[in-house]
Amino acid sequence: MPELPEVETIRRDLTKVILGKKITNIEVLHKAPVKDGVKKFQEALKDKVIKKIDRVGKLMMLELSSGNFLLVHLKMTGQLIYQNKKNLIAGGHSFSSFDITDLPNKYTWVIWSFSDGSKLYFNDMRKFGYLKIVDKKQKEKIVAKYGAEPLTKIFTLNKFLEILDKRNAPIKSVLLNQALIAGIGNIYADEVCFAAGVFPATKASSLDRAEKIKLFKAINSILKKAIKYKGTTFKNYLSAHGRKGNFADFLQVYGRDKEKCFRCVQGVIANKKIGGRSSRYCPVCQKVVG
DNA sequence: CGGAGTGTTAGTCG
DNA sequence: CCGACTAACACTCC
Repeated sequence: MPELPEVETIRRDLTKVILGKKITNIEVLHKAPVKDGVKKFQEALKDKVIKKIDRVGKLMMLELSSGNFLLVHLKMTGQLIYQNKKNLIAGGHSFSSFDITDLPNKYTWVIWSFSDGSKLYFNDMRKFGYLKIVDKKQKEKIVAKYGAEPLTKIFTLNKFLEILDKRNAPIKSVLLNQALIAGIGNIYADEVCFAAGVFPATKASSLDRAEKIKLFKAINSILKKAIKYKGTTFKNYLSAHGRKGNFADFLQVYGRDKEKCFRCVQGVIANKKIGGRSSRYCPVCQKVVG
């Protein structure tokens, strides 16, 4: 579910509330997402203080006082939700699957307790997400596999042009390729192509310079705006405070299948598989090349 | 009611 | 190296 703006929102939220806190207890309700073996995982976290929270692409990295890192990948449906003591809800029955006022729920797999009584819940309906403890070297190796991080000084226009160079895959697939550009997922890839007026199946290498510049600008402006609005909640993304993101109000193509294009007011938003992923675009104003 | 589709990505195969 | 395709899982939608 969460892409760069959503993970960044969670990172910022969590930084405000758990930095400097000591983990006193680690409850593993389901071992599937825990990649280290439950006992090892708990030992690595017990009595450690959260020193810093970083992010690369859609991966969150919590630095521990031991010098190790807790990696958290939310994949499609993962959630990290923080609850402090005064808001703690006494256990009871579950309402809907995503009712965060009643944690833990049936998709809560791990609960961390902090010394001040607050708790952090890892929920993941589809169990694709993972939690992994790594040392600094292993962390750096994983970070090195990621491509350029948008909204940082690494991600310059020249870098972007270089990434697109000689790529015969559809531009959308390039945008989604985490080893080339970190953090863009299906929603933002479609939104970026729309904003740039580029048909998402166009081969990256066959785009002209003006289109590439438009794409570069769209990546920066859309991700920045999405972070400002705390991400997009389409189904089950929630911030660390259990709140929805508001960028859904600004989506131009995602979730607008068969609706009229906001820009040309002629086209009807189409949905076609491109690079194996459902892709929304306006067949009228997203230029088809070649 | 059954099958297709879902915001991710690691792994396989050609 | 590159790109296409699939599985992992549980739920919703048509």
